Amino acid sequence: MAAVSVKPRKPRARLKDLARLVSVSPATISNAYHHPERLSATLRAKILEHADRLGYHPDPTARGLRMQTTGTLGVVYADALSWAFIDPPFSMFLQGVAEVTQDARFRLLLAGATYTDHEVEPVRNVAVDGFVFYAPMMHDPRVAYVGQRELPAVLVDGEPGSGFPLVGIEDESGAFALAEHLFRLGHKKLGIISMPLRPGYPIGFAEPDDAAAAFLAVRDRLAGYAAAARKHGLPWPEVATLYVTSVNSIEQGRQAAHAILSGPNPPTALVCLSDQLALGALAAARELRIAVPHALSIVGYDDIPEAARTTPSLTTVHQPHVEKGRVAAHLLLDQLAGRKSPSRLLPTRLVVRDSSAAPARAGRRAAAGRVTRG
Amino acid sequence: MAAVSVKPRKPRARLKDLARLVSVSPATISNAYHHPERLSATLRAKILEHADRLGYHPDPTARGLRMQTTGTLGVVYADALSWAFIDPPFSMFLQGVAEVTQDARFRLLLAGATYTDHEVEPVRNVAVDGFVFYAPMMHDPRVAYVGQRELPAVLVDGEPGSGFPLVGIEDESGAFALAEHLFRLGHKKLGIISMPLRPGYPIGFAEPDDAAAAFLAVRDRLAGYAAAARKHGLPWPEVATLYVTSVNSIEQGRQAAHAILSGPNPPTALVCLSDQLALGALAAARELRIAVPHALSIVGYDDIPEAARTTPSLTTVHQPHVEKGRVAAHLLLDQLAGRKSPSRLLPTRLVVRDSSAAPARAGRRAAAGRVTRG
DNA sequence: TGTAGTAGATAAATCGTTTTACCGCAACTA
DNA sequence: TAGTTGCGGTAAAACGATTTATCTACTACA
Repeated sequence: MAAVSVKPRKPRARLKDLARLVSVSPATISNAYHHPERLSATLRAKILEHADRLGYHPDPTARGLRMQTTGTLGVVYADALSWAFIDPPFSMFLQGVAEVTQDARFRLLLAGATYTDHEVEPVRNVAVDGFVFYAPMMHDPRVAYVGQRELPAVLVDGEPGSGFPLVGIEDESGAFALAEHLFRLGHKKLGIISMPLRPGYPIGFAEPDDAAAAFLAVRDRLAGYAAAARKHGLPWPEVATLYVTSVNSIEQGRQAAHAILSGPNPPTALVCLSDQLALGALAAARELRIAVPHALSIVGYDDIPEAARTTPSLTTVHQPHVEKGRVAAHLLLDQLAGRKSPSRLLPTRLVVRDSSAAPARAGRRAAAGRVTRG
Repeated sequence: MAAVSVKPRKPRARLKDLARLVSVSPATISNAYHHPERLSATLRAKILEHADRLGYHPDPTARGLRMQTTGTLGVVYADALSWAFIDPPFSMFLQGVAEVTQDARFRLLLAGATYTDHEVEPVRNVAVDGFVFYAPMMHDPRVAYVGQRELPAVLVDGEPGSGFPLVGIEDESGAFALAEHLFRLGHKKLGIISMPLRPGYPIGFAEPDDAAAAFLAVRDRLAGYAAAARKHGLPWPEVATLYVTSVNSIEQGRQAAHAILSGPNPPTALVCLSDQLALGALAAARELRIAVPHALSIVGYDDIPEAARTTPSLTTVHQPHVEKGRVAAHLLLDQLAGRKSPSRLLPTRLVVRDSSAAPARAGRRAAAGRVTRG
């Protein structure tokens, strides 16, 4: 229910009014729009002409009630909607969803989370034919609610167990490959910059324990880094310093990098759980006049387009964001059509660019001095 | 109507079923949800408990029909929706809209254009309480349709005359300031890279005639550049070479820049109608090993965040994208509440950064050689 | 005891369509 | 001429909620 009171609209022409005007039954009006073959061409023309004069257009809500379909798909973002549009991976995901839904003539309804509020609010009383949940947390009450309403849904980067099909990526192996790349270069101390482990998680340093994460992507990535450390015989809690941000933004990445780099015994590499955070870390390094990658390696995750354009370009893990959106939309449309399609797991791929290198030998970092940018 | 056939859903619990189960009337069930004070606490608890057991949840469409409101606002993008999410200014605009709508408890429905199809399709049969049109073209049939349905609406960067309030920016004066900046630096020949003047406009060189543009932003910007040329006594058609792209993307900007720079008598400055196009032009210059800004100035429009981060940073015109979204949402909510608010015009501001400089003297350009990035 | 007042619950109308039967009528077949 | 099509059109029943007006007990007070 909207908080702003809605003014009653002045009465508009209704199907009944048009029927009276043309002296036919309501059924005939409806047929003129949806079953042209059921009435003579002349009568149909007459009806449409009068409709135009009257400014009549069928009411979508009434139609939706009668037809039991809205032609709209809901996409539920894991955080407040106002953050969604500065989250490049989500934008690319939406692009994929939009490609498919516009071909299928479905509209898109966007809902965000309001964790401070009653939790199911974003998905309650919303007229859609199905939902796509983007990065829902574990045991998300909104997923449960949609399950009760018996609407079809798809979970993207969510956990199994809800009964809904999943679209995921090989997050853990991607993270593993990335961390292994760093360990092979000789890094022994990593600063990890992560988005929140759970909604409302406090900003600041935390234990690098993947089990604490309620978001699958965060958990898998942390687990992948830790697994790589284990493989190289490095004790994870000593190797890693974890700093948790409140939102996936460049600014938050910048602040986190400052916090980590200004601490005692700073790491030789910053591992960011997203490219956005990594862009912020790059900015911080520039401000601190730390040369990347020579004095400090910075790696991201997601391979957003800007990762290839920035200077230095970002070493990161590629994932097929747009394709993920396409697949999610297809899985949902399949359910609407009565076909139950299986979950899909999409591949990730390590992309080595210019922001990672072997660590400087001890003592050299202070001397490195000059900044990267020309 | 959706192109994919929708499978009839299995019958779910309805309000009537719940009423029968608890042995009360439908009215009482409704009151339990929306007017708790109208029934005893014990009965209400009993009802909610049974509802939970039954998995009952009120149907949003039926509620919408009876209440004559959907709690949803539609945002109409000027192009296909799949382009919308790689359009940074639109994302920022949506961010502003989302901020306001989530506070007011409204949901957001996104619709795109399909110019190849029946034109009003995106706004027909869609259940919303009002529309925001983002950059509608002149005489947009979808705006007219919404006018006929007598739904409230707001036009962003659109033309007056529809009867709907407008949200605009001082586009022409912003463009004027930008072009004047270049003329003062001594540039006498500009390459203009523009998004389409009209939907479906062919890619390639065209006359730099602002009157040909069906999109207000394009027209105003072209007019602003031309006005600055006039002020400096320069004959506009000779000063400017216009290249029109098909969509506002980096790749299109890159191709356009290649086309212009590889022609005879290339300009000393590229004026791009958006930062996205300018980022593409920067990439093209890098590929052609033309130093920016020493051998070639490149300027954009919009001041997207990346414009400040790229190397060299972009000279551009700032506009308050997020605020634009907030204002548009407020104007629409005002109409829903029965208040008619006046149109708003937001300011623009020239931002001079590192991508513009005085043109190289004749002959020097070929010798300039080295690329900007370190 | 009679009357007024109140809390709790309900019957029925309504929101604006679409669809399922069914009906009348003209034209065609046998 | 009787029977059969087929066309063009309609009456009435959904779809699933909310609201208005009304009705019934029951309490309180004089």
